[in-house]
Amino acid sequence: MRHWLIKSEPSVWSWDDQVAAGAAGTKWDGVRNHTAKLNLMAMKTGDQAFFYHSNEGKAIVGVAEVVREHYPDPATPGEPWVLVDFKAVAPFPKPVSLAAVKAEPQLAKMALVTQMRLSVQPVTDEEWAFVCGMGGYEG
DNA sequence: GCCAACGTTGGC
DNA sequence: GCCAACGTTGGC
Repeated sequence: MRHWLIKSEPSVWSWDDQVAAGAAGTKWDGVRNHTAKLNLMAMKTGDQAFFYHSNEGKAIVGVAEVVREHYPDPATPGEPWVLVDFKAVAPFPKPVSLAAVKAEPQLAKMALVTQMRLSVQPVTDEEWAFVCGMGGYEG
């Protein structure tokens, strides 16, 4: 299984919204960046992703899981954009703030730090385990 | 094909 | 609200 990080502004789509979408999950839309799109296309059903609140919160607040692999975005016919469906798995007992991530030398190479603006990012196994530990989350 | 202008993201 | 980072657009 590979791991990822997906960003959303909570005023647009929050963790609570994702939880409310239930076990069937719902589409992750709005990606209009080719690097982020390639990451969406590499996701497999069952892959898990950190759910990060950008702008307000600025913290990893929970774990989501891919329930449907990439498919064309019906909002952009003829264009290459894709959607992936996610469901909420569990919240972090202790959200991990961006400041806390930046304060950890072990996480200095996380895309969250090095590619701040990328909205869909890969996360290494080591980073995943470390951040789960910080969040008090036991997968 | 280069690069300046412009728009967007997102931390501060 | 400001501005740095960075992706995209368009003139040449």
